Amino acid sequence: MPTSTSARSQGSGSASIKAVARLAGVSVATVSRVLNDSGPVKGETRRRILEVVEDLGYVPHGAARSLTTNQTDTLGVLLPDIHGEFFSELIRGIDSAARRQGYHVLVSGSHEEREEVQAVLRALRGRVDGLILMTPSADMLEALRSVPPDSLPTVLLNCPPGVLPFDSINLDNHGGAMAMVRHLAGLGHRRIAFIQGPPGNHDARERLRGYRDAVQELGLEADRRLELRGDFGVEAGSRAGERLLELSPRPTAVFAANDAMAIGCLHALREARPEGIEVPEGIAVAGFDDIPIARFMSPPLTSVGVPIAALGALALERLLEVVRQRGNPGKAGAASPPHHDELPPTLVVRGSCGARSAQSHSRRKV
Amino acid sequence: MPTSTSARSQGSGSASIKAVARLAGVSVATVSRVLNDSGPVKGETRRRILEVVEDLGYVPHGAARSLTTNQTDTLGVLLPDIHGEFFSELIRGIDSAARRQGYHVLVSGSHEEREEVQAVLRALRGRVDGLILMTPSADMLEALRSVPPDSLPTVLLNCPPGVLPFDSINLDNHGGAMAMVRHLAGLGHRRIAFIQGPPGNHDARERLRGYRDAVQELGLEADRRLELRGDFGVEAGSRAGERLLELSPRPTAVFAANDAMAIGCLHALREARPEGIEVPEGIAVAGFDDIPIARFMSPPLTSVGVPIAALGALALERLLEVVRQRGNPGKAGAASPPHHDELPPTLVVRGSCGARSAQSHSRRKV
DNA sequence: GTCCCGGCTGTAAGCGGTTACATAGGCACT
DNA sequence: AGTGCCTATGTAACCGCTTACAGCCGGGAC
Repeated sequence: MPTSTSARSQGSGSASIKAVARLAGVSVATVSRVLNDSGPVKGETRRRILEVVEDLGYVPHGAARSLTTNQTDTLGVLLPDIHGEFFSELIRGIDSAARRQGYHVLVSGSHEEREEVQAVLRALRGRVDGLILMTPSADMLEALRSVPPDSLPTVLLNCPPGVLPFDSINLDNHGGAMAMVRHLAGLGHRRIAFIQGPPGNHDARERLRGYRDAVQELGLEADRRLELRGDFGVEAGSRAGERLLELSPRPTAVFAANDAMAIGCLHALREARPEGIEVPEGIAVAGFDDIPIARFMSPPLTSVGVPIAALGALALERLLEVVRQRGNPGKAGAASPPHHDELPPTLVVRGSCGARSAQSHSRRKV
Repeated sequence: MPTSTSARSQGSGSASIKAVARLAGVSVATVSRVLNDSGPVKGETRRRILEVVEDLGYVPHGAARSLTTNQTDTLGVLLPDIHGEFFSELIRGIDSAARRQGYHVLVSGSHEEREEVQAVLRALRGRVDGLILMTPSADMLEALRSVPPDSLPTVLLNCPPGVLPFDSINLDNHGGAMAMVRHLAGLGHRRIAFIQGPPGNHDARERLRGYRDAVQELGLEADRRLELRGDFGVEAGSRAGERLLELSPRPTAVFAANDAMAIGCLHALREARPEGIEVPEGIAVAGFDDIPIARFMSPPLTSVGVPIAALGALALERLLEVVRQRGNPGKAGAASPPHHDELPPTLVVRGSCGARSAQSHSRRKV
C-alpha cells in the first residue's frame, strides 16, 4: 500500500483524479464515469467515490479535461475598446448569457495595433471554443482574415460585412439614423447637424450614411459643414458642440452618432458663452444607442434605442449554435453560407428633441 | 513509417507540434526548444523549424501547454455586477494591465446566489493562475471562505477586510466620504442628506460611516431621515431625489454614495413638480466615484474621485506578484501575512455643489 | 591515440483527464 | 451445464506539450 502521494491531499494543486481513485479503491475510469455520468456505476461505488470527492474537495483540472475533450467551455470576446456604458452593457449581456449556458468568457479589449490583435487571436487557440469578434474597423478586420484559423467558430458583432465569411450580427444603423432624422424633420427642423463617429468605423459610417440619405430624401439642408467630426468619445462630442455654435446659420438640431457624444454636446451647449443654449428650445439634441443613463440626462436624451445587452446575448447564443453544431457535423462538413442577422433599433423620444410627446417618453419601432 | 496522421495538417484543429517536427525532420523536443527558446539549437535547424511553423500557421495548443507547465497565462476576475460605467472602467484597467503583462482575463459577473458563485469559482481550477475577487457583500465573501482552494493566488478588491486571508486593495471610502461632507459643510451646508448604497455592501457601509462621522465631527444636523435608501442604481437615486423633497425642513445638500445615484438624483430634482429644483442653488449635489461622464452632467458633478481603471490595474499587478512568487517559493513556503493596500481618493469639485472654485473645477487630495 | 567536454538532438516519461476495449461475474435461457 | 448478454469495472492509449536524461559527434588537451 503506497503512501507516497497520500499526504498531499490538501496541498497546493488540489488532488488529482488518481488520488480520488486510490482513496475510493477504484480505478480512475470509474471515477471519471461517475463525475461525467457516462457509463454505468453501481450505486454503492458511486456513493463512495462522491464521498471521497467531497472530502478532498476535488475538482477536475480544466486544462487536462480540455486536452482530451477538445473543448474548453470558454468563449472569447474581442472588443475594440472598453470605454463607456455601452461596453459594460454589452459585456453584461454576453456574460450572463454565457453563464446561463455553462460557459466562461474571456475578454480582450482596447486593441489598436494589428499585430497585437493577431497575437492575441493566435494565443487563443486551445483556450476558447469560439469567438465573438467586434471590430468596427474594416482595416483591422481585414488584418484578421488569415489569422483566426478558419476552424474556430466565430460570430461577427457590428463588423463591416463581407470581409470575413462568418455568421454576423449587425444593428440596422442606417435605418436607425434615417428614422431619427425623419423624426427631427417631423418636428420642423430643416438644418440638422450630425456628429460623426471615428472614421473607418463601420457603425459610424452607416449612421452617417443614414443621416445623409434622410437629409436628401426629405430635402433638408445638405451642407458638409454640418457634419462635425467625432470619435464616439464624450470629449469629442463636447468639442463638436462648441464648433456647432460657430456655424451660421446655426443648425436648429444636432444628431450625434452615439450617446456619449450627444452627452458631451449637451454639456458644451449648456456651458456656452456668453450664455448657455437651451435644449431643446435653442437646439434640439439626439443621440444613438440609448445607453441606460441617457434618460437621466438633462434634458432626458432622445436617442435611437439599441438593445445592447440583448445584442451581446444574441451574439453569444448564435456562437454557441455554431460551436455545438461543429461538435457533431452531421455530414454537413461544408459550412452553410454565413447567416446574417440585422437587428432593428427603436426610436426613443424624450425631452432633448423637443417633441411634445416627450412628457413621459415614447418608444417605437423604426 | 506510419502515415496515419499525416494528412490532417490543415484540418480543423490546426497542426500539432508533431506535425511540425515531422515536416522539419526533427524531434518534437527540438521544436519545443526553439519555440520556447529553451536549450541550444543550431541556427540552421532553428530556421528550418521556424519556416515550417510559419507555413503551417502552427500555434501551440494552450490547454496542452497549461497541463505541463501548470500555468494558464490567464487570470480570473469575479465581479458582483456589471452595471454602469464604473465597471467598464474597472475592466478596462484590468484588461490593459493584463495584456501588457501577457495575460488573458476571464471575467464573470452578476453573481447573486452563493452556490452559483461557488460553482463558478470551482470551475476555475486549472483555468486561471489567479483571481481578483470583488465581493462587497460580506455574506457572499463568507460563502467563499472554503471554496477557492487556498492554493489559488487571490487578491481582494474592495472587499470587506478580515474575512479572507488574502492580499487586498481597498479604497479609503470612509475618508473620502468625510472629506466630501467637510467640503459641503465648508460651503455652509448644515443639513446634508445622504443616499445610501445597497445594504450589506462594504463600500456603501463605509461611505455611510464616513458621512456619519463627519456629521458628528462637524456638529451638523444628524437626522436618520436624512439617510435615504439606495442601491447604487440610477433609478434608486432618482427615487431618493423625490423623497428628498418631501423632507422638512428640506436639506440644502445631498451626497450620494455613488455617481450613478447622484445622477439619478440630479434628474429627479430637475423634474420635480410643480417646478424643478435648481442645482446647486436649490440643493447642492455630490457623488462618489467620479466616473468619466460625471463632469459632463448638468451641472457638472462634484464627486469623490476614484482612479477606477488604476484600481483595476493595481489589483492585477498585485495579483501577478503573488502568482509569480508562488512560482518560485524561495523557501518562503509559509505565506507572509496578507498585504493590505488602501488607496486615497481625491476631492473633485465641480458645479453641482455650488463652490465658487467650480468654474473650471479643482481636484485635491483628501 | 585516448579522454573529456560541450554543443546539439532524440527518447520517453509524465501532466490529468477521457474512453475504447478487455475482463469478469451474474443471470436467464436453451 | 453451456451459451450469450448485460452490468460493473479495470487497463492502457492518447490528447499536445515540456523536459530530464541519454546519446552522438567533433575538437582540444594530454
